[in-house]
Amino acid sequence: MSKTAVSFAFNNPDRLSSETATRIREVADSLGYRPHPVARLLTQRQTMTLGVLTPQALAVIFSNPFFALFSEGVAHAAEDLGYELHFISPRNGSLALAMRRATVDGVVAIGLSGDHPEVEQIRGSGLPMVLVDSEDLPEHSSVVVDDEGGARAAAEHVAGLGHRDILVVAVERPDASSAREPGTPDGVADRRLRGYRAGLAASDIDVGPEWIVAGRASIDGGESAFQRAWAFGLRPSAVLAMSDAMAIGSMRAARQLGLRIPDDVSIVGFDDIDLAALVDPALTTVHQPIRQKGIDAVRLLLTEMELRAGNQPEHLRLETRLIVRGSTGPAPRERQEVRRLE
Amino acid sequence: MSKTAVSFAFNNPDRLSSETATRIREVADSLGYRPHPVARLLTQRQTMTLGVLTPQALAVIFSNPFFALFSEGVAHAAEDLGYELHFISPRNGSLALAMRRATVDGVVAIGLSGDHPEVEQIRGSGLPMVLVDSEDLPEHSSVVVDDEGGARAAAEHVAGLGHRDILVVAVERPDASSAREPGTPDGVADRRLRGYRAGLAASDIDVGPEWIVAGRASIDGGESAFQRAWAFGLRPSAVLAMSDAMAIGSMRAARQLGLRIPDDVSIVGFDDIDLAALVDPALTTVHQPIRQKGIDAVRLLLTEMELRAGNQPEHLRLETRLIVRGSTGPAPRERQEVRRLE
DNA sequence: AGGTTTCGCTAAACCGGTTTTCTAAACCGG
DNA sequence: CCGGTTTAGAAAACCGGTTTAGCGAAACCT
Repeated sequence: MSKTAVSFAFNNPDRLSSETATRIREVADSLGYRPHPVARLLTQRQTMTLGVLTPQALAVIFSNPFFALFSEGVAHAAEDLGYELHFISPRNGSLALAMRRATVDGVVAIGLSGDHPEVEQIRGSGLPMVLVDSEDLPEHSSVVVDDEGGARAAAEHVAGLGHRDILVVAVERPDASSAREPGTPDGVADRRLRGYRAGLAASDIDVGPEWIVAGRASIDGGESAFQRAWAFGLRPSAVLAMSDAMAIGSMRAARQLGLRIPDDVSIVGFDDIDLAALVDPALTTVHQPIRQKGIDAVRLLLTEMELRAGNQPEHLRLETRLIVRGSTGPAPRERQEVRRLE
Repeated sequence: MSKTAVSFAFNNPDRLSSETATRIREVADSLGYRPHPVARLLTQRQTMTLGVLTPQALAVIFSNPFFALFSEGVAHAAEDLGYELHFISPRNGSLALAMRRATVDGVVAIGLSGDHPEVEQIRGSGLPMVLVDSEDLPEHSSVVVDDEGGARAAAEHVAGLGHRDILVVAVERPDASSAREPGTPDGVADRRLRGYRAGLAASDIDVGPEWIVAGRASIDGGESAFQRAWAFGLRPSAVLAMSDAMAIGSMRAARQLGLRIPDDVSIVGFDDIDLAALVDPALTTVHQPIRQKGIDAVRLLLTEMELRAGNQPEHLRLETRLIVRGSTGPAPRERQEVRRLE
């Protein structure tokens, strides 16, 4: 049998007598033969695989509930369309290298900011790409959420409750040189900080630099951030945390110091991951449609892949909203008194 | 320039004058050219990618903290060794088809039981493969945990606290025909149930079939399972749940019925995901080294890939252990009285 | 100066399939 | 019985690289 016949038997059985086709497949089965998947990709010119580009190592990604939820959205949309998923993380520290090697038809890049050291190389790869949580590459479509608006709502909420001494727990910028460090993409922290500032400024509250502490975007990171602030002598009555994990860590730290929540300290998170509603007291937080971001990103990516030439990139901005739960309450009375006397 | 020269410029610059090599790369850059990743795979005969075979859809996988933690382990080990990750889930409902098409060097199969309808085809694919949570394909290496022992310890714990009316909240078998259904792999539920039975039998407690309720392995699944049992008229003083998520769901359902935990109802989970320590009261549960399973699976897979011929498969069994936290306590007094009177 | 290395690059084979083109035999109606 | 059409399968081109073998020119050696 010629290899043509074998190929037909697998992909185009109509071009063979049904008898020969079955015979070929039987022989193939008994020999344990399968068409080499890579070779067929070469001619088919598409892999039916989408890449998820993450600036951090996969081991970090998967331990982050935020990414899990985002991936769920991406997976949902991709699977519906028959695409598989391939995760692209820095290879030997280089994202651009990993991307060059990636056998995918398109890429969803999460948190790829314009000041990433390799952004130019990534840009030049020619692969269809959609950015999530960044709009820094305007030639590519993007999906962002209203970080600033959400943060402002959070800040206005605590200001409205009478809080004046407000600690901002920020996610630290992942050090670009050590890709293994966790953290939230760069621009996000900036936008949220701007939102906090705007929301507090409306009540004439200014956030001094010592009232901003940063840490890894994890429960432990939030815990130690709060502890550092306390040790520094700060006595916040409210905490604005840039991630739910950090908010929960701050809650834990506050409890260990004997503070009650929300009686002594109010705490607001960001993201609204599943966990936020499960802790006690349930966390007041800014909801963002994480899963939906993944779905929309894939949708935009497929548009970009289809109309390869001269298509207008689309820039999507999804809403955030404050969800008030049990972790925030009025500022303690005596503190308001103290302030008044000062 | 010949394409040979271009190839050398990228992979083997020493064979070109350094001047030509840089020139070629510059031109390539300016033209936005990158070597076709698929074509190079074809000659290199390895993809440097490992597959993670999951019997359920990816959208389901990523919403499951258990899988997230397992993937974290796999990713950690794979990345250290320079491998990337490709998730293989049923394609058009067929796992075997997805696997035939997968461009990977080896596969970690999670929860692939011997009675999976396509197991024979998967078996015949010839790809190096390691099984996790199943030992049904003895020719492949495997990693399992002592489910039965852990379940027995959990059962002995509640029996020792004086509980007699014990509800088992089981993970339902995912329907093989509809791969989109969530749930825990088949064999696992059986093993855990055996363990529960053994542990309770030691205290002469028999679990009747009406005391076993099944549901999806999620918080919602656990919640509705407990509600169903209650509506059926069962009044358990303790719950043995086969997953932490279901345990937490049962906690929620019990609370809504006005029951206190652990005063009125004790609850035990399984897995010891992060969340288990964070809920209030903290969940008593059976710890299993989920992350380690992923790491070990990759390690075994690489051995299997290296010594392709005539190697002995290795079968690893990791320990489980009961972690007693706040969700379990002594059986309510009055109920013990009632029993004594009967 | 003549022969041997080394250097810098290219031609050709190969990876393992798919797809297009082609050929030989079977089939068909008149 | 004959020319034209189907049909079954094979041959060849192609996908886009890598790798081996080869070749001419320059450099090296005695």
